[in-house]
Amino acid sequence: MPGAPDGPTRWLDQDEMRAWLGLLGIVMELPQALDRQLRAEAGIGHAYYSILAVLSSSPNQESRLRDIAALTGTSLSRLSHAIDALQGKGWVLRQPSDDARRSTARLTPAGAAMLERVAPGHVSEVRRLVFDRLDPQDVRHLAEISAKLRSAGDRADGPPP
Amino acid sequence: MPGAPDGPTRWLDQDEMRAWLGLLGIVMELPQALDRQLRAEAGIGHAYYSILAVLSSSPNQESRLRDIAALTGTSLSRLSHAIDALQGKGWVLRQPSDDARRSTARLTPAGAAMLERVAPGHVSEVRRLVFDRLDPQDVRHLAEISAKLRSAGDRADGPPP
DNA sequence: AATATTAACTTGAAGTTTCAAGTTGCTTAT
DNA sequence: ATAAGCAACTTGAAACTTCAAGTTAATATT
Repeated sequence: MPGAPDGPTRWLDQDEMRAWLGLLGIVMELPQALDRQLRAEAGIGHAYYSILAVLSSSPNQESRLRDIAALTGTSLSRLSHAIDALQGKGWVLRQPSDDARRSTARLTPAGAAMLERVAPGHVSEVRRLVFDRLDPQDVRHLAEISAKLRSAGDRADGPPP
Repeated sequence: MPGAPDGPTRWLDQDEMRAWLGLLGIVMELPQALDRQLRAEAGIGHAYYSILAVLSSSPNQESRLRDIAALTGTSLSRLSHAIDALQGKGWVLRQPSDDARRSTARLTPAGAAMLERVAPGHVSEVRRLVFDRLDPQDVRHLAEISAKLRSAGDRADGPPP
């Protein structure tokens, strides 16, 4: 009995429904907006951009795939495909990992250069879409709420109990 | 000069960064969690589910594609492909629109039946992921914030200036 | 009354993500 | 020391989304 709640279904009340539709709106439209801007500037979407951003602030501009996956919230499979694509563009390189089994990804100079080029535009887009519309209180509330929702879904690849 | 901000880049401060990373986390993980549950119960993701949900609460269980697109926040192209798929599953039917050019989509009895079957599980998942973790104040804040962010990105298909 | 424009889609190809099924090289227990 | 088990990926196919380029029918222009 997978999805059946115990008692009779408790539907969303009016306040909850307003919040839910609002949240859904954000969750559908924000990524699209970010993707549009980045794709116009850099030719990649936000998911790929995040990968580069993570690498860029990693110790040696490099990191193990598992770690990137954890930080960006994607599955290893998705990451692996993404690294293929980014490598094709010359922005990332796979490296036969120093430590153990399998590889590490490293940001190339070209990748770092392109990040430097588009980061300012990206930040200003984030301001335009989000922070220009919120006052400091909203920002605090948003941080609190998102902390409470964190780890909402359990991993896509993660271990089954 | 597409993405270049006017002055020197104004990066995110610490509070903004916390809120931004939190928001990104939500925006990446919530859809995945919703998709997983719905795909297990119904064999479709949340985007497709929303289409059926919109139809189900429309006047004649039917609606013009443009209206569905507006309500679900997707492009017409995406919708058109989605309707193909949903029609293939027997949950939706295209109808040569009564009024003007092109079609309307209508929920089939099978579609309505499956919605009734999975809706309770879906709502309880939404509670588990979101509302069980928030108090009434958070819910109000969330509604306020999402209202402020609304219409953040301008349409994907929309008219260029 | 032609013609141009626009709105509402449809279509196909290319790119991205998911899912299931491999590999491969550490660990750990036997 | 050897076999099981596991962790960290890789791979390929199918599903989904985006993008650019059509259609087609209403509407507005001349």
